[in-house]
Amino acid sequence: MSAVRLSPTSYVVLGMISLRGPSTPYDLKRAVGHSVGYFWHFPHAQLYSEPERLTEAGLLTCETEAAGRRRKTYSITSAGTEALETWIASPSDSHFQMRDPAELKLFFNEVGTPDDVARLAKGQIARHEERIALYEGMVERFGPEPADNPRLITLELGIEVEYATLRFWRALAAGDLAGLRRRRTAGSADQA
Amino acid sequence: MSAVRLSPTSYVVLGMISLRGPSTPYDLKRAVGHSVGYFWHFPHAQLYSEPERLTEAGLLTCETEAAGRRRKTYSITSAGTEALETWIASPSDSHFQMRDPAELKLFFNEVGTPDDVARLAKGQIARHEERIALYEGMVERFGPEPADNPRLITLELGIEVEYATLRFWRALAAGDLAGLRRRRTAGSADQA
DNA sequence: GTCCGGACCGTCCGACGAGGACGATTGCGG
DNA sequence: CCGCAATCGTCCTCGTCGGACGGTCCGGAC
Repeated sequence: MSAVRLSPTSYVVLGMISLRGPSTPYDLKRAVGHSVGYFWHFPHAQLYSEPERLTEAGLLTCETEAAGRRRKTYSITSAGTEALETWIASPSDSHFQMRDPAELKLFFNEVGTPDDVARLAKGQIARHEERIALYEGMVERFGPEPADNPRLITLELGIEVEYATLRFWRALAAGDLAGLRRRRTAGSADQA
Repeated sequence: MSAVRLSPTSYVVLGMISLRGPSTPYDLKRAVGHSVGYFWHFPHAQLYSEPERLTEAGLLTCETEAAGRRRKTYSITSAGTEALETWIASPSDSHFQMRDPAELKLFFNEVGTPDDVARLAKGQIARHEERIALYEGMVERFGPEPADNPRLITLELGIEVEYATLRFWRALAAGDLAGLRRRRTAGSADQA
């Protein structure tokens, strides 16, 4: 019941249990795997250690099953729900972070050869096309209207970002970054 | 001279020293602060510990200044240059990661109120507009043609992504995600 | 039924990252 | 010559990472 620092990961656990009801770490692992895990990755071991921490903090309760597999089911407490709601309502401390090794390689491209950049771009184009196909597939499976399902809203952000990066790498491969800028300013003119 | 695992951070250090020449950790801190630091953040302490690791691995050499402030200047070795070039040329292990607490909050928005979402969106719009202004300013300062300066290419990616997220939050605030989809498919039609 | 292989599930550990606290150094203004 | 703020470096604690490893369960072969 001591004070602990709650990290974004903590809130993923709290949020998942809040949405799904009582869950075992393995349940969480699967649920995370095909949802929030796409844009906020972390190792599965944390889904075992983090609930423990949260239980100590009084935000979850733990029930151990007697049977063979020592399985623990966690439920959210009212304190946990409150903590989650407070966090959601709080102004964003938002430390937006986009970490892409490919972006780093591009940044240091002076050290390499033009060929390297071309290959990098090609790889990235393929990767992001794949991702887009995956996400679009998910949208279709769950109904095309994003308003239908609040959890799909986040997916729209993912798709939008994937398209942006794809456009960038394509422009880079085509040697036409100026065209990218042009399309950008033209496209956002009706918004600004 | 032992084998160490090289993380992306390691390559940031190697790359920076390779671009700038011999540097002290503090030099790196400043250089990183207004370049690669924008899209790949890490605490300054690592700019002191990481070069040490790399020196042990034989990728850097270290020269300690005798004077008052115990200042260390690191230079890259040929092994270091080689490691860097190999990494740049290697196919991307790319684990693209976009971590945005705001995105998490959005994902769990069912737990909160519609008001929360509206406030979140408003905050994010402001944040990303700020970022865009900052980046556009950098572009203007360094010359508008991205091809001018290879290090500005990466900046273009940052800008493109910022615009994408901005479009998303604006659409969300306007309750018009469908419009976002429409514009997207229309815009990429000429590419696919 | 028992044995075996593969899928399922949980824990551990060693290395690394995060980031704030704190201490030392410098040089500038008084 | 002193004090104070800016500059610079180190440390410490906790969290994260991710892979290795070890149990548990279930279905099929015999």
